[in-house]
Amino acid sequence: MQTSWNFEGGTAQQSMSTKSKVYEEILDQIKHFIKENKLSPGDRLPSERELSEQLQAGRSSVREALRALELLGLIETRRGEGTFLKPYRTYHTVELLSAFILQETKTRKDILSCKAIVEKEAAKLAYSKMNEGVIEELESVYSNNGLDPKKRYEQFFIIIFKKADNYLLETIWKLLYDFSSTMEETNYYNQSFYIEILQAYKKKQFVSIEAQFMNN
Amino acid sequence: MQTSWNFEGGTAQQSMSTKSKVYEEILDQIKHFIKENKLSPGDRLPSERELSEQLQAGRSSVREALRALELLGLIETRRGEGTFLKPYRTYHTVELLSAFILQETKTRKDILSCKAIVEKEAAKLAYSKMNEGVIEELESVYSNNGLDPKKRYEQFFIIIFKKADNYLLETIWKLLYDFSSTMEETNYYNQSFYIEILQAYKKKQFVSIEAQFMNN
DNA sequence: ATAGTTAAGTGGTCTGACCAATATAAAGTG
DNA sequence: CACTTTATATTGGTCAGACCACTTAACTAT
Repeated sequence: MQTSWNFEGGTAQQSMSTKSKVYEEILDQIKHFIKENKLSPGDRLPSERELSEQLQAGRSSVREALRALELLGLIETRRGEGTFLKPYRTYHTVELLSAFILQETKTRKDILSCKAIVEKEAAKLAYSKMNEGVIEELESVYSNNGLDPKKRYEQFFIIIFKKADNYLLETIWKLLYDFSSTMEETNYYNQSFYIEILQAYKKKQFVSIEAQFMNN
Repeated sequence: MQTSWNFEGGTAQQSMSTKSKVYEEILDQIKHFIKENKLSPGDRLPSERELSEQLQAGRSSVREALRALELLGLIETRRGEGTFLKPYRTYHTVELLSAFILQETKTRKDILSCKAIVEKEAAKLAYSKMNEGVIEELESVYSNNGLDPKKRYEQFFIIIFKKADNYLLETIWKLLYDFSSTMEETNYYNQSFYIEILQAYKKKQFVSIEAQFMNN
């Protein structure tokens, strides 16, 4: 077991910094600690009690700081085991914030419009990386009559987003998709849409992709 | 003083929900409370002690939930006064995140690419609603040499997003903009970009808008 | 009426306690 | 010896109570 954690001296109570709250100060210290000890995802942090002792702060304050890190998706706490660094997931925050944004944006129009935009651009991003294999994949989804319209739509775009190779864009789409699913009277693309998109990919007609998406 | 807060009955301790931690449950309850009582920015929430009593949870657990809300920029706590709802702002979170996230080129690419997409589509959405007054507004921003590149860029697009009339898209943009601001070596559009966009608006050349945005 | 004082309320923090889940070491078992 | 079982220590999760610092409002003295 590791015993000496090599914290930079000084209490968290109140240093000269501008931080008015202890937990904010602790946040910095923990950040510094991670850097100093070169911790990587999966590594364990000192226990709450140890942190509170090393930083000369109450355990509750340490917990508030950890809670913040957890909310940001930077650490993971497992009862009985400890606190661990999580692999960087930049978009966890985006997800969180988006959840709030979407909750307040009741405008159905906005959501559908955004979703169409994202899908269109993904289709365009995927264009340059399109190859025979992927086109066949898309075609098999399209011609699979066992799928209901929603499933077909979903699987079709999942393939496209994978090729588009922009994880953030994909995350945004998923959020919009999930939210739009909860709305009544959701319309999916019709047959001709898929045909035209596939045509554009096959015959390498970049410009015609744009036309397939309705704006607003 | 308000005495009855009208919480949905039940302890926060553990409901049937999947939430394993009390503070997560409290988070939901508080959100529900805000909605139920129609609180708007500036309004005060019940005190920590009152919340802890009403929700039958420890004050520390309530605090962990409040800390989460604070981190998301949804509330503001003022010692001696109370806890207040804040108008939605992303900056706080972004600041915190940027302190932790090591700039990953892959991530940066995604963000910049998404931002360009959103800006482009906003410019296109704004197209149909463009008129003399707005164009003049844009032109005055462009020709204002007192502005540094960043401010010019920001103000230019704020006008465009206003005209684009999609609040969700605008919010996403602000988020991406904040993120990108924390990254070093941020590039802004150059002179010719603004000129071309203005030209497209003035001469009603819709198609040429697209060309002004780089699709890396 | 005004200024100064006091009391109550609120967030911020610490401490100590207990619970629940896990990991580790010790003892038992084949 | 290897394997299971049992006890113990460690860790996160939660609660309760106690201060402190700060703000506000009511009260008092001038």
